[in-house]
Amino acid sequence: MLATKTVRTTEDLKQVVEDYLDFDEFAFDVETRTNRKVRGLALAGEIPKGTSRDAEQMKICPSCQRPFPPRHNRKFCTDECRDAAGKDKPALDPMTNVVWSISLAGPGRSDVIPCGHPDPRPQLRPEQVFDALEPLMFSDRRKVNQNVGFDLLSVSKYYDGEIPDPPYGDTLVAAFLLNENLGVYKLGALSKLYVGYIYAEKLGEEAYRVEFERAIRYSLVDAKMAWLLWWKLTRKLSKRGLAKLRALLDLEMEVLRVLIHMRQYGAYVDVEEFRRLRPELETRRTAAQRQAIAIITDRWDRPDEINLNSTQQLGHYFYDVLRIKCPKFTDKGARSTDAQTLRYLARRSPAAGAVLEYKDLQKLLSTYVAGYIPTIEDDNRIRASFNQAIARTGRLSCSTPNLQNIPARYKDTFEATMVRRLFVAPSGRKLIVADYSQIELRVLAHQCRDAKLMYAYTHDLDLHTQTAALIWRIPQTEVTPAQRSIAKNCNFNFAFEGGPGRVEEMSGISESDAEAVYKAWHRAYPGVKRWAEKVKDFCRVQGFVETLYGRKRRLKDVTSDVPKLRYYAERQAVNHPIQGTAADIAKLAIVAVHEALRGLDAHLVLQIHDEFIIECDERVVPRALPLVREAMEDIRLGDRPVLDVPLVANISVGQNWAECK
DNA sequence: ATGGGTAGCGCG
DNA sequence: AAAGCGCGCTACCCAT
Repeated sequence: MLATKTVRTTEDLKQVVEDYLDFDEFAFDVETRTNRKVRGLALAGEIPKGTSRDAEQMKICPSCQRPFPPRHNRKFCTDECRDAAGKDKPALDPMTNVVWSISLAGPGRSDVIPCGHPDPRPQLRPEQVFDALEPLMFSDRRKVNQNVGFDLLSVSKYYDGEIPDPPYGDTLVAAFLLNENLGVYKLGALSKLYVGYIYAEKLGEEAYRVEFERAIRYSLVDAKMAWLLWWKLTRKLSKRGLAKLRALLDLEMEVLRVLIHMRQYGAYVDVEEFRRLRPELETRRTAAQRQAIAIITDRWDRPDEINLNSTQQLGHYFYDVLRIKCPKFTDKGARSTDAQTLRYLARRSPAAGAVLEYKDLQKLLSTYVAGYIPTIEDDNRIRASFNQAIARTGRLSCSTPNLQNIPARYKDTFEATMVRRLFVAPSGRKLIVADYSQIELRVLAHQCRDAKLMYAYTHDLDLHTQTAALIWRIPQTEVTPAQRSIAKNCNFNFAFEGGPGRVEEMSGISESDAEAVYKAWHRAYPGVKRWAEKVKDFCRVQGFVETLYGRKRRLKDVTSDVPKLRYYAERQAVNHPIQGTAADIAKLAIVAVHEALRGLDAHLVLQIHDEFIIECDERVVPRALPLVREAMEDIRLGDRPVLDVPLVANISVGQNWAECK
């Protein structure tokens, strides 16, 4: 049984700190309550005050402060405003929350320090507590918890923004490395699985509102569980044969440091421009909407006008009303109304083209412009959450908001990079954008050791041109841009178990041509298919595949009797060593870049898989550039470069994200 | 009202 | 036999 104690005096607290300094590692958990103000959503430069006699008939939208006619009993002027208001509910944000209890756990003991629970009995103040804990927090002892980044950021507010010193230990990340297929990685689930402890209750934020004894018991249990879990998980990872996974955990904990820094720093945006863009896009969206509805209404057979966001209603219109034969079905058997289908339908009905235009604008507006505005903090920065334990290949994921899927490509209907243009460097500063050149194909070349694939990279050739030359058996100098483009699609599809169908669709070539280039591609690079089959065989025997750094992916379905499941698992098996190794390299790189920039006014703000975005003082740029390149290109495994082909980084500098390319 | 499932689509 | 994989978000739709 662990000795537990409730700390109420500075003397006791001093003793606790002294005791825990004896440990190499300890768990700590904070309980917090929210303290975030609702962000202002008002549009820049617009005065909500009514100026005419109509004013009193107008309602003011509580979200954007624009006046609007009070029709349909609506509270907000637009759907975007309604959603923005919903999104703006204060949540548990580690940058602004308030700590009301902190608990510690180490070998054989655990302690809880209440410091702001609304109970009348005497408690220490948070400032006293964190003052006393400083030697412990800023020591070389490992700080452990489930999702420890949250606690580190919560605590940093009490140390002028300084994050407690590494090393860190995250039970979530450790559990994910050990088994990436659990699905649920909450502390309760992990405790049950690895410690055999079943939580009596899960309070979460509610803990603040329950009675004192119950609240601090809850606070204590979390730290205790995190400690026991960390002990159990690291013991498992210390077993023979798991040295690589253990090393990956160390890497992940280094990555965590960088992610916390990125979160704390935030990505700066031009908020004025965001606010200006929104009504502009709304106008264009509404115009496109009206145009599409005008066409459709002629023959529309339902009382309400069509909702263009409803796949069901669109399907009804094109396939029942217009009686067009449906060319494509969804996985669940519904008649498809996706962009590809609409492009086909556009040949038979002008409505389809109008719907396409509407959908483009609606997507841009709802997800990236109106969707982002309520996430912009008062200092014009967006602080997204980068997660280490989501993607089973080891990639980072990004949420609230997701900054890893911002439009980058030009489309026919409008200029798609407009959102990237809003990610700017403040005045006197620059953005450095550094991305790996074809990292996944380079990893593939290394892994499959196909002679011609490796040749292209070791001799610094243009791979797509070489591929075109090999497919059509012509000299590289005679390759046309059209051929190169098809070859490029081939490289990005066939390399990962893609079939001819995708290249047919992407390149707009005939089925027989696609079949021909498919065969020619695999004739040109025979090592790829050979390697893929080898990987599948390995997975069938071992039940898993792994990256060069040992990140495992268990795929039980490779031996399934259901063909659909089996083929899917096989493609995952082939994909994992490529995407996963690239992800491992990117994680080594993000740590290396962060280290290289230490001491400079240059800070990582975003990672988009193979791309790093750094905000820095413009005077620092010349010093930072070579450091970033060196950090990214010199990635090693043991005492050798990780790949037998070079890693190449493209680096550019600009005032906004879009202009860096 | 809230939650899960589905469709669709943005990125690397 | 059929053929990328990895994510997160918005919106709809139907259930409770």
